[in-house]
Amino acid sequence: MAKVAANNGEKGEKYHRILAAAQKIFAQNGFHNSKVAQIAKEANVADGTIYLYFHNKDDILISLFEDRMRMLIDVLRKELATIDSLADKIRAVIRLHFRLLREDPDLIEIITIELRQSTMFMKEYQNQQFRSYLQVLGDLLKEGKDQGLIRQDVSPGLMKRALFGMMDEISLLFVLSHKQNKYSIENVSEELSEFFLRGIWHDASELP
Amino acid sequence: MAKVAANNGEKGEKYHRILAAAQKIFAQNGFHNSKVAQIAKEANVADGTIYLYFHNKDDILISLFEDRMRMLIDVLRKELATIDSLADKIRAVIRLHFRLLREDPDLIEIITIELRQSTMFMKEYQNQQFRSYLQVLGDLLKEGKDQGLIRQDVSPGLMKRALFGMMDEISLLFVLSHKQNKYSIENVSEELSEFFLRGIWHDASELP
Amino acid sequence: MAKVAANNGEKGEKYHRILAAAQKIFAQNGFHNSKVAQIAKEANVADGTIYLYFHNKDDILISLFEDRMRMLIDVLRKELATIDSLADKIRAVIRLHFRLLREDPDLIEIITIELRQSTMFMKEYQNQQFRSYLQVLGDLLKEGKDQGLIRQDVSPGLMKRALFGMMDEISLLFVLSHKQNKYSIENVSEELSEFFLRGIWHDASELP
Amino acid sequence: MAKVAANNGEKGEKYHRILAAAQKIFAQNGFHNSKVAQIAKEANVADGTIYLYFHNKDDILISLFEDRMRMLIDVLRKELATIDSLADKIRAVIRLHFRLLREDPDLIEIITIELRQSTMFMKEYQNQQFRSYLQVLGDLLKEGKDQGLIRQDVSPGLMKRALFGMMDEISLLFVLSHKQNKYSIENVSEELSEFFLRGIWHDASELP
DNA sequence: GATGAATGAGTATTCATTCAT
DNA sequence: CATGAATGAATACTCATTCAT
Repeated sequence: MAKVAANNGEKGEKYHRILAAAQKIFAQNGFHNSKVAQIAKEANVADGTIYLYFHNKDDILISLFEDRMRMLIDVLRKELATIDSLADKIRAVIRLHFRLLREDPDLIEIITIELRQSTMFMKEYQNQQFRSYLQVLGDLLKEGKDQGLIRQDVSPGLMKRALFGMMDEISLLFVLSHKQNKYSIENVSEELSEFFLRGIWHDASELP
Repeated sequence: MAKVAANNGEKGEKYHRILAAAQKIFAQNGFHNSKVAQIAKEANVADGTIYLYFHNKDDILISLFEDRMRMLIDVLRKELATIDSLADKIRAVIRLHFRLLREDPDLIEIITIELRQSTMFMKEYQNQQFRSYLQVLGDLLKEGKDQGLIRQDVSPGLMKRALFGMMDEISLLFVLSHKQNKYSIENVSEELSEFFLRGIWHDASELP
Repeated sequence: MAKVAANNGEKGEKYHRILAAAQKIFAQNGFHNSKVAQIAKEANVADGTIYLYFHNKDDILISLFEDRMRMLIDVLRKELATIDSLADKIRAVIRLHFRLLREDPDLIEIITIELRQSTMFMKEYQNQQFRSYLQVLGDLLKEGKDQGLIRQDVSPGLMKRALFGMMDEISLLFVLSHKQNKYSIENVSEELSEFFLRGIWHDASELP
Repeated sequence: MAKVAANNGEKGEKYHRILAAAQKIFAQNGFHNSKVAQIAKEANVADGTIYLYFHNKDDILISLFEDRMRMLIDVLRKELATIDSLADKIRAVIRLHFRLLREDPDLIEIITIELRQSTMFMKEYQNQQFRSYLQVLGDLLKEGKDQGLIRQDVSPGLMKRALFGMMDEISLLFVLSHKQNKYSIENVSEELSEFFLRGIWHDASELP
């Protein structure tokens, strides 16, 4: 299974060092309480260097999100390609989301909390990678409808968001409680999967 | 059906005038871009007066949220009391949430977006009214399990959050798109209800 | 003779305290090297207080200039009203300018040097008080032409600026040399007066 | 008549390319708003290359001024050598200054406005070329006094500055109004000449 | 000589909060 | 209770200058 949060892409080493530092600092202090100088120090670069790679503080957050989402989508697509059953594909989507929660909790914290703190991100930015991620979910649902496995009155455009909302909110529960709660990530993943599949499936008794 | 967003409680008229002003300003500009002075002006009080009623800016947001959630819970409890069927009660929960989206979109915008912008709220505040709201949902689920209507392997503590996450995320879709999207609030409410009930129900074919 | 540099106008005491502090600091360090915090300290107010009275740093400089020019014009008008002879009026203009150089050298330094350092001032600001000051000079020249004392081919619009340019440049000489030069302010004033009057006079031999 | 603003002296081609670029950029944006990187780009050299030829940003401005003044003095001396009459020499000085205003307005803008923005230049730098330029004017005045053409109570040291101040201030008028004003450069030059000569001349009726 | 990526010192301005009236 | 003038801490960003290559 590929590691989700690792990117040594073509953008240069310092770029990624700054993103990694930002992820840590943002998760630690929140976006608005994180200082650019802190990120620079964590990344071992000068304050000004940040601005050679990013337009401003918002851009760091957005770039971070885009970069991580791109990786998430890559891994997701690769994993889905190895699975035949549609139900198992949906289970894999959910499992991957919660796997991230353990492997890279800082990232999930940023997605669930900090992301919404950037006004520019919420209201102006087009959020392309996020839409792509939702699209993967939506495509699975459409595929299921075409195969007659999922009820015809299910709207993929709505249910893909419902699925994300569920995962996001429950991730938030873990993030805020610092994982000190009664549910294990594995059980949560499984229970959510069964709930979601039953909710959309044509005939729940035939669920594999 | 009672009006959800109206409160002339015992806390005094200025208190509520400030909250109403804050709701408008926060929804307009976001929490971090709203100035206390703006709220004061909108409420027709002096800047300093705000601090006779609230500890600080965060406290305004939190109080706003608490106040509105209390009203929401009140209305919800009253409506639920008039309904016998458990499935219909759950449908009512969802319907009420989306009714708010039309009746008081500023409030929903604050819940879905701005609330998460207050660090104090997210990380330190205990969120009592929000827990109460979730509790109402959780109680319904427990009741359903006790009655054998809902599957025994459904965790109320998890599913109440899944439900809230779904509603919240889809509300966000409406808020961000300024209601310019292809789904009608009514249809969304109904589709979500059926999805959720099927997801948790013991035998979906017996759903009333 | 009225004191030139004193203003206790209707704008409030703090406003004028800040202007006086700015005049001192600007003259000492130059506009670009003066810090707003320095001015605040000199004026015995908090940094933020400055912004209750001025829009920004440029505005301080502009307001300072406007305020002082207004005073200068007031004094000039009053002195001119007591003089009958046109030649003596022109001599008074020049004498007043150089009197300022001794009474309030900081002010003259700001006019000759620092003022030109504010890009906004030089290129965008309309410079109303400065135009009024020049207007007083221009009116004297027109009056002289009408009376046949000044040559008909003298352009008041040009010569009023020539006069100001002369006075400004020679003031600069004093300011930069910290008054350590061979000319006395009185002699300079008188020599410039005679030069200027001869330059414009219809018949220099009839100069009173 | 020699072209004033062209110098391919012994300092190397890049040196002069940088000066030419600086003249353009400074005139366009003002000294303080011009970035060294902009000048480098305009000159088609790397940022660091600038510092192989100049100590710092101030030094660029000073060198630019010195270089242009040296050229101006050269041209002025050559033109004066071809003229016999003292009055005509003084007329030539003024005419040349305003000819520059048309031929190289960027240069005049830098002299009148931007030069004063460099603190180092104004307060510390000795301004050698500028003094030489003034010296040329002063020498003419002394010569006139010796010949009995100019009044004995004229101070050359003062009047050379008065002349420069007049020309500078009226140049400023043209520069700031982007030449959109009612005076033609030729007429201005002539009127100023006659005014100045009358102001200093022993017997204005004998002016050639 | 030439480059240009990296540096990091430096500062105007905002705005939540206070407190004398 | 109410006011609103005054406070002052806090910070993203720029850009002249350097120096390893």
